[in-house]
Amino acid sequence: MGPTLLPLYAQVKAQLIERIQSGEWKPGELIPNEFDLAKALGVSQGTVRKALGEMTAEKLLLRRQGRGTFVAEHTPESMLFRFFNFYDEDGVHVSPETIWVRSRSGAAKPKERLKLWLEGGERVVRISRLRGYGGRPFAYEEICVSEALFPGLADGEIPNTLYDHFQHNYGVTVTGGDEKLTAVAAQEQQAAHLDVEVGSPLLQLNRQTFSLDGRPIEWRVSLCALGDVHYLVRLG
Amino acid sequence: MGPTLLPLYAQVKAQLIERIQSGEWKPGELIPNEFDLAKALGVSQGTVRKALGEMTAEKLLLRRQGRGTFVAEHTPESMLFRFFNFYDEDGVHVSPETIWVRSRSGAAKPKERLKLWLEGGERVVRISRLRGYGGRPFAYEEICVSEALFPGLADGEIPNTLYDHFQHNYGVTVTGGDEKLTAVAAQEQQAAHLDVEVGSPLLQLNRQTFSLDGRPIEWRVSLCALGDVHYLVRLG
DNA sequence: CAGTGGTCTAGACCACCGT
DNA sequence: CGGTGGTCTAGACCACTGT
Repeated sequence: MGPTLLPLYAQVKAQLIERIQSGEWKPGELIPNEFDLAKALGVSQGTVRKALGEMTAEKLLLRRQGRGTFVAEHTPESMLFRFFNFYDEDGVHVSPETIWVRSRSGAAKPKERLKLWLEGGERVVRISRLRGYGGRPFAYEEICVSEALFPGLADGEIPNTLYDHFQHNYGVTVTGGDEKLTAVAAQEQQAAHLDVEVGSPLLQLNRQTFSLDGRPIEWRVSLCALGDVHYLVRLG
Repeated sequence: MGPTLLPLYAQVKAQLIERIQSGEWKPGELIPNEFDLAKALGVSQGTVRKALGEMTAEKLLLRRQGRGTFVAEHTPESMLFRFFNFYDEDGVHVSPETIWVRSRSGAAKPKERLKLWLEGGERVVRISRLRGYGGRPFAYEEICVSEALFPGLADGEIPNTLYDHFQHNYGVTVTGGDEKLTAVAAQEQQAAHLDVEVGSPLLQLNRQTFSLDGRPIEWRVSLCALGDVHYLVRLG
């Protein structure tokens, strides 16, 4: 036997994640209880508990006392809450709607290959859309994903929230990402889309999201005309 | 005996936090090991462990295998890393310097009273400063704190990083906060401070920070001329 | 080497949930 | 009521640190 690289609970966690990633356990499904998992894996209940606890903290699982442990299921609401950090002046979360959306597939450009870790001549799906809030245009977005990961995405209807669609229709779970924020002046085309004057200050978000296995899923640029809305960050 | 409202580990945690807040355990200090704490508090080692684990996750403690458990000590570097989320185009963290700073004390205005939970005629300390990075002005800030919490702050020298100063000289530990981001156009005075043209897009941060006991400490507005720098948010 | 935190076990009891 | 996760205990052993 070679040396044990990871603690036992981490090995257990990796095995459980693998069962989610492979589709053996599907979103929303009830998984076995601590005792049964421990018996099946040949470890103690406390070790399984530590693995389940970490996965719950990472929002891969949902545990409810008296009910059981469930694979986390993405919904439009839960994804907006996690990944759309805009709130109005009263602190109420902003829920955007789609005003229009267009999707096309094409050959990956160098920057897209870099952001999505693509090799050679792979193709990508590009989504452009305008989202609104309170009856006004709010954000113009350009989104890029690998076509190999999401076959047919460009041909079907594009829903208002993508991540729950990715999970349910392609088995791809978004677990996190980086978002880089800058302030920019609206250029002519952007100003027209967002119904603001050229040169108006916009909040630009450059987002890269990652999958369960740590690989990049999506590259997105959003330009936001904020109005009375702000982007909220919890510090600490 | 009345009903037990909190789980035992949460009661232990509250007691340990109280020892930090009262100054019995000072920043950087080694605290007793799990076994001694458990014996002194009349609970098991595992219960103490759970309390210490949560406090470590909240960055109140620092645990090092083979060394012991220490009260987290704020340093300029650690505070910039936690609360100053700017990075350059290569992903390197930005460390700002102070170009100039001015502090005055005065009567609290209505908005300041609201943000800092002040009652009647309490006074506040207001700090205005310009911070730079890479030889250029980067952020113009206006900061407001209660003078009762920080007596003499307006008279002394204001360091580049405030939170470690608050911890070491006033026994006040900043544990977290909210930051609201918007994009705004530079007004005349701001443009002069930041050496940009009037109307340039700026990133505005409205920050409210909180203490160990959950009370507000600081109200701050920052106006940032970003250049090639961005504000980074980790999603997930 | 002694002392610390980190892991792992085995079991007990409590609080909550649905039937 | 039975089944679940949540808490709590008591103990063992491992991995790391400084002397």
